[in-house]
Amino acid sequence: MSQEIVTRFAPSPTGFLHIGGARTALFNWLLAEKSGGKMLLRIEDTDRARLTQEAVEAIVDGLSWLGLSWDGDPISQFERADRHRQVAQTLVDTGRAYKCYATPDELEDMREAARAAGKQPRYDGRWRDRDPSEAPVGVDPVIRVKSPTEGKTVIHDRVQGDVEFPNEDLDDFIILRSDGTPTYMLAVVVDDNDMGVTHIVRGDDHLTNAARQKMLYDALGWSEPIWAHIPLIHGPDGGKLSKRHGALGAEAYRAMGFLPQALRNYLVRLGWSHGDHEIMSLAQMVEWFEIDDVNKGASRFDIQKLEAINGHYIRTSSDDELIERISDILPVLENGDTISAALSGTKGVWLKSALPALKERAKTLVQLLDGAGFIFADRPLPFDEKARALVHDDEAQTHLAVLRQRLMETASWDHEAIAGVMKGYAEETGLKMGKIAQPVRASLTGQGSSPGAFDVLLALGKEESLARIGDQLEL
RNA sequence: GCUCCCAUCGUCUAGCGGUCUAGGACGCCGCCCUUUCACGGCGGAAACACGGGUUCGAGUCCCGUUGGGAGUGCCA
Repeated sequence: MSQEIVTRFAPSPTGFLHIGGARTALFNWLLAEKSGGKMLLRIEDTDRARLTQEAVEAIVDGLSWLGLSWDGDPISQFERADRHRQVAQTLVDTGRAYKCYATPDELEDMREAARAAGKQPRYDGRWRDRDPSEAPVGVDPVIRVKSPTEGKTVIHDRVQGDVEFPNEDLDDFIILRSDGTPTYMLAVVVDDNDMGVTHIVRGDDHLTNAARQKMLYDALGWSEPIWAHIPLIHGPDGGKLSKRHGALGAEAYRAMGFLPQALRNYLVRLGWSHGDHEIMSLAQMVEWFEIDDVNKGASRFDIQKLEAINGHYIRTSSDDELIERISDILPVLENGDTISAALSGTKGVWLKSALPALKERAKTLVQLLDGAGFIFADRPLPFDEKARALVHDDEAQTHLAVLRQRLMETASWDHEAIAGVMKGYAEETGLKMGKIAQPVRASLTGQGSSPGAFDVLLALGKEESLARIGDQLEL
């Protein structure tokens, strides 16, 4: 009868689900999912009553988009303040915490002094053993924990291994602010305990916090959870993830045309792997994932690899799913309205028939839509330079005229018939297929680089195809 | 400054003392396929940060150096 695994994802409501958070959530989800346990969602809004509904929504939407579900309603840490206060009081009552009346200025001086002495900046414990009767009047105290002054605290971490911290560097940190609100350090411990969290999987920027939190667990007589501090994701330059790349929210990646399964697949391979498997389904991730296998080193965000994986998923997605995903992001795209309107009519049919050819050459849905520009553009088509050169050439004009005439006469409009016409003409003239197919393709799309002529001819249908070729004939 | 963590191709990684003249993927280069662009196929360049140990034997274990990163708040 093993205990059920309970993990939690506890983001602060910053307004979006950034890439690092998304991976943390994914790992938490995977760990819970694979054991049949649950993942809880808690919003760390201790300090920010200004927490906005939109911020929570952005997180919830991001997780949902990525296909990561959680159990129960999101829990607001802020709303549990009473319980946090109560626990803080218990700590004071049992002598494991005390009131401190030190002023901000005093604190600043302490830090200065410590730094000057080459020591870890820390509170000196000046109110630790003082009698409450010495308290200055009119000053609201904070509550600090009494942490051990000697020995060391060791965290047995599933990813980082055993990590030791000298207790003398862990000072009596604040658990309740002078205004009576709990600090993060207290709130996490109380909430994780109350929520029955068994495994804490979070970024390794919290590793030092784990030591402080363990002290709280000890002081409270609670058993500590299993820790797993996963490495952070860095920017391409090895530094902090900047706005330019990964610090964007999940919704930004969605708007850029990334598929959720692609982002998921990319993220899971950052810091974790299963042999040489690059592409894996959700089911495989669940089956293969082991928190102990997570690497300790940070990894860099590489958008090119993300794009490569996304391209793979676009290619292997069904046309229907692609249409659905495209519709999903249309509202947030610049020309989305136009495309959206066009989609319901003939152009929607064209898009669908051209999809097999289109998806071979797109790394993102946005690129796919760009490539499909010839479908949505009104005639006469806007031509790019390369297409213009291909079509507006005496020789090409001659071929186009003949080809158009012959295509017009073909009874059936299928691949075989079209190919027959083109190949027949190529043989007659002794020209290479490319020489005659390229102008056709260009006249149909207005693009120098686009799907092959057959594909486009088929996708647009006979009438539209002939009209487009006609538009380009300088007769 | 102090505490802690990390270190294999440019990037993500495999490697858990001998099978490593270090494997895969992205990117890059070349060739093939081809109707352009892609897709696909084939091939190539490309790494164990450095220095000491331990060991018969080290990418794999230990120490140091260097280089990254995190923490050091009445933020989370």
